[in-house]
Amino acid sequence: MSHDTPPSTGTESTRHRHFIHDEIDADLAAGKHQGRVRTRFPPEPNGYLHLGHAKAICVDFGLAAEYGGQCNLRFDDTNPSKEEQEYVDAIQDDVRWLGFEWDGLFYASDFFEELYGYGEHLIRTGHAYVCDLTPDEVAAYRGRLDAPGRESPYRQRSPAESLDLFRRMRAGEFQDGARTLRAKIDMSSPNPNLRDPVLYRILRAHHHRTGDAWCIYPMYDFAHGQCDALEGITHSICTLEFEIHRPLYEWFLDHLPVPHRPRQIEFARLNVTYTVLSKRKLLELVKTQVVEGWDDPRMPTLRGMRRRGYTAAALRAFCDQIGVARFNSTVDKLVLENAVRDDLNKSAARALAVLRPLKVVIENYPADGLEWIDAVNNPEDPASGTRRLPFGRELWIEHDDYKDDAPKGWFRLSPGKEVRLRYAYCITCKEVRRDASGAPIELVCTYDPQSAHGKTSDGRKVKGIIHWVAASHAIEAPVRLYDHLFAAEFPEDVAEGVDWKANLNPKSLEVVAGAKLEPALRDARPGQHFQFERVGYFVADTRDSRPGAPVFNRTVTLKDTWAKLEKRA
RNA sequence: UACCCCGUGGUGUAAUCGGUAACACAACAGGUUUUGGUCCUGUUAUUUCUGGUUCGAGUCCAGACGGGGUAACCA
Repeated sequence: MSHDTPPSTGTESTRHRHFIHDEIDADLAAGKHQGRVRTRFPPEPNGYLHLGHAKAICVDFGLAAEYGGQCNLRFDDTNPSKEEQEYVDAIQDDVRWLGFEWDGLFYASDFFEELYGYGEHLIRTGHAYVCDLTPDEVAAYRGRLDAPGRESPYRQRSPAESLDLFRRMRAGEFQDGARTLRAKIDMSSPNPNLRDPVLYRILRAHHHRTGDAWCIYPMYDFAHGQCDALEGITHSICTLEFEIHRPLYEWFLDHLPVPHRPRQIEFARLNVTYTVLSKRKLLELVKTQVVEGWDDPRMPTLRGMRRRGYTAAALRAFCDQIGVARFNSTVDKLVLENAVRDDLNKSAARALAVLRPLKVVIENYPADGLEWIDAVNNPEDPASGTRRLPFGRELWIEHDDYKDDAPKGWFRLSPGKEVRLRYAYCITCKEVRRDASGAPIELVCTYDPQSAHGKTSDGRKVKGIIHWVAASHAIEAPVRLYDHLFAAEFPEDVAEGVDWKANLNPKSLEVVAGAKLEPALRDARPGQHFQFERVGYFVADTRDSRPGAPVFNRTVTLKDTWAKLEKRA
């Protein structure tokens, strides 16, 4: 479907300005960067991308597009003990699926040699030293949030000695963790990031790109800003938790012979009700098998949402709607759902599908009768044409469309009441056949032969319209009904000692086995989107569908005014 | 307890050099409709509080209150 792989035009994001535009405008007006804008999206390849990343991607790539600039994809791969090629590949796939193409593809590891050189430079200029303190000692010397730290006894080590030790660290002469390279800044700074932060640690781990070439790796802080400088990034956009790192980011730029001066700007990360957006927690859900994997349709990962039936266009529209600010907020999940509905309403082909079937027999319709009835594929898109639906004496209708006792305002089926079968005739319920427990199992109805094409034989109005499938031609397919992964609006809000997973929604997945679908659905292509009329948006599952045997995932329900009225009563 | 950031309707964001609160979603009321969908119309805020500067403050200043972040050889 075309809306799955739209081009990255950036035009969608131009509708809403935010504070980062102001900052960039000010820089440009001040004559910085020769008027050029270059951003970057810098994921660590240690997990799959989620909705929160989608926001960052839209901001990073969107800003570059709006200013006619460029955006790089850079993998922040400075910790080989956590990072894997599998994630690198998945992240690239996800970014492209979302609809963006990077200008430059980089890895922090591309710059390991330059970064090492920067390390030696700081030593030579007296701004860094090799420290022999153990991790515990480093922590103890750092002090607390409200108390200054103490200087390391190795702080006065001569540049010559530190240089020699740093080279030997690289040569592999010391054990993992035995020494670190530290910046010499200010152990009493109120900002803990400035208390002689570690620049390099000894770590013997196989790196997915550099293999075993290195046994020392730079820390995030020592790598990120310098990579930005080396790539010519003008505006380094990140989330609020890095705000306190900005003084260090700038300190490195001030003390190193970098070729360019980037600027870090932070914005608030995305929070959405009824879900969690943290790689750590998502990983925990996968590991504890609460979900079936990173691409479980209930996961807020890009892969999960894609499999659930969310479109890239919907996600981009969502990111555009939520805005960008520095205030920590939580977006109502309804906004997300509304974004898919809006996109799918325009593009998804309609189909008739009965999830919980109740048999209807039209007693005045010929036993061997069969008609093919025209139905529009999408009223919002005339170009999508029409199809034909088989109609016969025996039909399936939705169990929920019948009630023994019609409540006030109910205009579906009940004894003696008449409804229109969508695209077909009006029927009246004459008799209800029941099982031993009294539950209805079959409705005996009559139809008005003059009621095709919206008319009735005597001009009477029939308000209710229900969907149906001819029993003779119905196909069956498993249909998965997904709901919020968490039952609580704010899943992470738990009392002390309570596991946030206690807020999981036990009914986040219901598999419907006996659904009856119109025959054309047999040929649904994996990944194809549909609107099952009056029910919701569904997608043929890309993993479990087989030729001629689709499996459907519910993306989102349709808005249901009746359900709302019923709930209120 | 220290430092930093933030505080506009139910929710999320707007408001050019301070000029008289806008948009989206939700909710509610109504209209259209062979999907109780879509679409259309209408209703909903003295901008956390208190002072100050000003002809004029959501925008500037001060204080209070509230929320968030930060003490990994993680990113």
